[in-house]
Amino acid sequence: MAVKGGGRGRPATGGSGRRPGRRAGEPDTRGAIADAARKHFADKGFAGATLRAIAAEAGVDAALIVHFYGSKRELFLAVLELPAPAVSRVGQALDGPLESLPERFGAAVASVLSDPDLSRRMEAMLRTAASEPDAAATIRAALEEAVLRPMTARLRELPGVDDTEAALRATMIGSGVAGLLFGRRVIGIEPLASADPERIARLLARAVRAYLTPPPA
Amino acid sequence: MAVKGGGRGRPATGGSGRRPGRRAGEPDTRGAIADAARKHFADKGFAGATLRAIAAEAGVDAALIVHFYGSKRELFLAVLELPAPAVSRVGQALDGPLESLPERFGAAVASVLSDPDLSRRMEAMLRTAASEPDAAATIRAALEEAVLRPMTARLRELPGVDDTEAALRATMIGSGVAGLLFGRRVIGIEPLASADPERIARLLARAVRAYLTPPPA
DNA sequence: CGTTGAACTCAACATGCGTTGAGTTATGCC
DNA sequence: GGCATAACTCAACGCATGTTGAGTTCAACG
Repeated sequence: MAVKGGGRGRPATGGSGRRPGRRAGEPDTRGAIADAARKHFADKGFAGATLRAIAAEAGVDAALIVHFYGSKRELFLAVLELPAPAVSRVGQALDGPLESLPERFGAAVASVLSDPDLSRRMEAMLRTAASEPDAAATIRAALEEAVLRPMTARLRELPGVDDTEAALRATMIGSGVAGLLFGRRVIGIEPLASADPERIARLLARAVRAYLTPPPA
Repeated sequence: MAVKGGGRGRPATGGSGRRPGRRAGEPDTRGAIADAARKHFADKGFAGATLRAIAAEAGVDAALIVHFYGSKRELFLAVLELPAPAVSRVGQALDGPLESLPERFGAAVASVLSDPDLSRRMEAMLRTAASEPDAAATIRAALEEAVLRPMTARLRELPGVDDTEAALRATMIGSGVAGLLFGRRVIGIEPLASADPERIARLLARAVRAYLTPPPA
């Protein structure tokens, strides 16, 4: 029989820990908590997710999460971020000759869609943003800095396109990508949901090209 | 002092009721509950909304909601629907000559964006869909029937565009509109959030036109 | 006027929540 | 070995939630 009171049931696996109290050999607990938290917040929203469920999935007690993060809200904020690789990949596609920008942009988006982890986390942010203004603000800031601002700059190169027109076009393109993710992963609309990313990329490039044309006189 | 027990504090305003127990003159209570419910579910998700808060906003007791709808979940399902005028307006824009379809489509979307009530309810559905699969399914079904199917049919008229290509393009356009709403109302990204709907319509028409071109050989 | 039935409120319930505080186990350092 | 420290669990708290049942008011109908 287990004695009354604390401790963990699992025997320590030995090996060399790095900090006092830190168990060794096991995948790090904080990371497991963060992963579980992202998943639950995305699936059910901030209010719908429970510390107990997150803790269970991470294989710990709910009190440990509070011990680490302070509160449910602080856990939420700590876990809240757009996956940097996705954002930078798309942002970098803006560099290079303007005439092939649509294809590079489409390819970058396709590469995110093809990456299960990246697209899962982008989906999580979209879902979370829908019910949590903090998440919406995070997306807004990251997108503005890494994608929309440079894209606006590139669109300014077009004749007859002023600042506001360029910025509006950039947000149209950006929201189109958001809609793509939303339709594919949240609504799950066919054939978009199971279409080959390369094929989506080709179509997306067409739409982007439409925004690269100077306005009619 | 109020006597112990039920009844309503507000004196009946007279007038002619239609059913027993039905108060007269006042805006109908069920509608007020439904409105409040839609708002709260959209703002905070299913789990985040509370019957008490909805009831307070509708000016009734939480128990009355259960009396009317049976349970929180049934209230949610009862209140869940895409605003028909928005969907049909966009769907009808598909009729007419193919060459001016992009402009009609853009104008229809703009008219929804310009209508505060319609766009508020579309936004509510998007937000709700993000955390509730039932809402996502509702959107999917309504969109498929009223917009995507007819749009696929129109795209089939293009030379070299088969069924699957037409359906994929249709969902790309549809998800673009969803992204537009999401970016404008949920993320609140500027200048998209405060741009003139007419101007958005003109840009959207360009993108739609890009999907009306036959694929390159 | 008396009965009926629906609209509606109130108080209470059980449940599950986030959070707390005390206690246990393991590690690194002296 | 002993001390400090961090990871971690357990039991319990107060609180808000969805739901229930009993009770009240009021319009309509005979």
